[in-house]
Amino acid sequence: MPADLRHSWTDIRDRIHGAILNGTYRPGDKLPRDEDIAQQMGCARSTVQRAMRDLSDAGIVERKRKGGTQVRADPLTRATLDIPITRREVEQRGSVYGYQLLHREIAVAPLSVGARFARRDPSRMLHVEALHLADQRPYILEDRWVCTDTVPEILSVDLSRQSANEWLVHNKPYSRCDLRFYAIEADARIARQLDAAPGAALLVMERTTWIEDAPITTVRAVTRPGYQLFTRS
Amino acid sequence: MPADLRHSWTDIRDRIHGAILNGTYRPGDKLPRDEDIAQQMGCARSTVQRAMRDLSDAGIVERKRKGGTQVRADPLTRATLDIPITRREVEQRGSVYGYQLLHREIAVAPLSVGARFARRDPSRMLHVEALHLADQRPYILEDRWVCTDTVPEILSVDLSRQSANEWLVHNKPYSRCDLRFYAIEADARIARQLDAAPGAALLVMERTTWIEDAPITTVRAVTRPGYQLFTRS
DNA sequence: TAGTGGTCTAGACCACCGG
DNA sequence: CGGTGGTCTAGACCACTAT
Repeated sequence: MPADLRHSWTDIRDRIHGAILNGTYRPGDKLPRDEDIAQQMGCARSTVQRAMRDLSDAGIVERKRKGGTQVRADPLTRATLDIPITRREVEQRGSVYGYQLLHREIAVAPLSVGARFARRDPSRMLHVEALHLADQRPYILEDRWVCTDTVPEILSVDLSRQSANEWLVHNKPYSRCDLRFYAIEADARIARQLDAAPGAALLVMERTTWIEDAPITTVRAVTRPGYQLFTRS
Repeated sequence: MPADLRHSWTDIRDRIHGAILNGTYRPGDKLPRDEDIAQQMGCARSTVQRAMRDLSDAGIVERKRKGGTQVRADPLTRATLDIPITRREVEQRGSVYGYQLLHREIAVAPLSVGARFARRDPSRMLHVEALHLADQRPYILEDRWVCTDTVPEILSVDLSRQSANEWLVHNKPYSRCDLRFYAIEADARIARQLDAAPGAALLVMERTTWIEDAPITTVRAVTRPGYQLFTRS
């Protein structure tokens, strides 16, 4: 057994990662099989396996049965985003959270909304517009459609007191979620509601959720000017 | 042993997740200890452990030694972003990739750039501006600063043929990466270079990387109008 | 088909932390 | 201090796939 006696999977991982960082193994290179690494490092194969899974999850190496392990030939940046419910996000900034229901109706969803659910047939849904506030100032403007077939209970919730965001997250967990981000120019209406200059560039988060193939809701959240999205550190 | 004979960790995970989805356990609720779940489901404790780690990584449950496992009281959306190098992103869209070096100089980095590295002392760095093209049309405009103390080799690379993006990713892997996203309005210069309307809303990706506390590079990538960022499905 | 990573087990011990 | 999750091991078997 080598002199180096550190056997924890994080140590193994760091040693392998180190060998990649210092150029011992370069993008596309093949690494030894787990068994050999285990023997060389003096640990069990399952410990190497644990380390390798971490590197694989991080997108640093690629593993294939029979094919072995290789350093990703096309390196990529993989990052994790945590998006809390808006109330909590505001409170964690140290601000006072506020909420305002702007509009509520039952309506036939436009095709653009149906498309987010990958559905062609338009259907009646609950349409809600609401404003989230931080320290009395507009923070996020949300435009939401809720599928009343999947979530009929939403119809009896008083959305003037509690945001649909909050009610759903505590009462209707989802099993799948699509996210997309892009930028828009504030039109006159959005500018007024977000207290922004007309034409201001705003970051938009679009989120659509399902439970087992059944659509739950889709939201377009327009953020206030200057809003930034960070990755989890 | 119970009649249900499915023992794989994904099955165990799905059964636990299912119990959360159907409301058996609600946000904040405590789950049984691993040992009990293992016995109830007829598998080894380490299999439950594997399933729980997955749910924990996904942000669905929280686990603490002695404290046990509970459904996250404040549910959040956790998503993973994969950001490939730009050439590959363009090619995967089925477009032809092009690249153009706009500007290259050695200069003292402005304070705003130093701040991204959490450094107060300004220093001389390599400053590069470049344009990535898809099918001959502007795709991403990048404004990059490379730390020549950490990566002196960059000075001898011909950046008119190969983007710094590409060279770095294949030659200088990083150990830490910060990402942020926001929207800006195109000023006259950006509008011209990206072939966008002045004032157009553009999504910006800012990325800063280190290797073991040593700064490597920081980039501000301004995307063309209409660019969208998706989560990994 | 053979070689590699992936899973599962049973058991031991460790590390953290709530009571 | 005791209870819980986290790790590590050795070994067996499985599943995918390159050759």
